[in-house]
Amino acid sequence: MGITERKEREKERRRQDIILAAEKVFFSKGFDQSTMDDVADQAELSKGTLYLYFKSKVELHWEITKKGMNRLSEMIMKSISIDATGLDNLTQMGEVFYHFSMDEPVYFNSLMFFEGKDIEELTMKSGMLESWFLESPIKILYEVVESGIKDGSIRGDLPVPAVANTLWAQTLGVLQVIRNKKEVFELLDTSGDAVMQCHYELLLNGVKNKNAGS
Amino acid sequence: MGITERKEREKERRRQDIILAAEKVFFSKGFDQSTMDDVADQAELSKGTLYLYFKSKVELHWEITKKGMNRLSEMIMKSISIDATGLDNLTQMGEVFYHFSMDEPVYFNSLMFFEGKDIEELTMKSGMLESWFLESPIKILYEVVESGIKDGSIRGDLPVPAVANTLWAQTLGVLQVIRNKKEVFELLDTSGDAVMQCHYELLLNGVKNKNAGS
DNA sequence: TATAAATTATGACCAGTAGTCATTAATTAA
DNA sequence: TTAATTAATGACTACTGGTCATAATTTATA
Repeated sequence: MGITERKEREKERRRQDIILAAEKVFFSKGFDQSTMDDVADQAELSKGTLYLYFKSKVELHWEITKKGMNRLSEMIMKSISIDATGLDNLTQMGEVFYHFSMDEPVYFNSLMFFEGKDIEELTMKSGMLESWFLESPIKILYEVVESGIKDGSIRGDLPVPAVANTLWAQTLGVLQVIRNKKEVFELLDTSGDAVMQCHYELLLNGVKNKNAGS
Repeated sequence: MGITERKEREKERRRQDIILAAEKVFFSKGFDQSTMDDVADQAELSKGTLYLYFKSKVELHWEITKKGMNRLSEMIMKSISIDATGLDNLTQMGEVFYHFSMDEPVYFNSLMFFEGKDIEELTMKSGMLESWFLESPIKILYEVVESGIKDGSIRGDLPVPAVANTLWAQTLGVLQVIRNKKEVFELLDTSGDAVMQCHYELLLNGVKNKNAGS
């Protein structure tokens, strides 16, 4: 009796097709400018059908954000090394994140969209809360910070979760400002690159273990 | 011939009345949930009239954000001291900003709304770009950082504008995450307070001049 | 004061869009 | 072959930011 299974597969496949269509649309017009009718056209389905597979436009958006987070996580994993110190890996992560924000602006925008929303609000519209942490690259940060404390390159006097979340939040803030305020930086006698540079200088200087024997 | 002047005054007064009405509505329902009809009702005017005084809903929102920024700037100015070191004043500023985000959530949300938008996009909808820097508390940061470098409490090897914008951006990021991810922090074994604490610890450690004679 | 001109206010209306639901089509079971 | 179940449709609703022809009010002119 493989009919149920086949139907299950077809359903999942259709779901993925819709996500791909949505991605195409969002990438070409941006999330706010894209309508569900656009997505329906692209998917060659009626709008009503979309709502059989997704509760809301936001849930569809969330699916794309998860893909972006996974891609970012992969890029980060590739860039860090088990042999390097935690502090060095932190530097690598920052580098990768910066490039990600530049090279994959739509994924990055998706990510920022959700970081800028109250999780509680969103949870109502789709069951996201549990999956949030699982998808977020922040869990890699936990491990990198922890390993950095172990190998002595990162100061160990602060709790790992607080440090990881702080670094994540600070970096998001900087990338957000760089993205949105490019045009203003000229008036302010600086530039996105300079701010990014400065951010990493302060950050690394802030977390590194000063007593470390090199 | 004081008629023109009187009319001018009345026009400005009406403008202010509308802003106050909008503030009331936004404070009670949040910006996204508030409609221009709500504001019109509250102001006891027709919706069309609102558009004689403001180009768009966003422009009205911007007016309220300016009030919030001014209030924050005042609070900061009160908290810093010409006698204190730049580093100490930085600490004060952070303290005040944190309280502001907690005590005036609607003003804070307004501020975050605009920090999260591309300035260029917004500039089209209302002439905000020039006024942005004038209103933003970031200009106080410039001065505090500069004074800290002069008095030797803050490291002087980085350009002031980059440092000021970095600190601003990092802090915004942290406050934003704390606001939106409160509910998640429990799952992550930390708390908003701990993250805030950690942020300031790292930040101050990052910018302080290590060669300073106490 | 009466009338014309200019200013200010109105609210019905429009356009755009997320989401719904009664109806239809396709698939599976009997 | 027919009934029952499942999937898909698209016309429709509700909502809302913004507009504009019309009306009310105020000021200037004769």
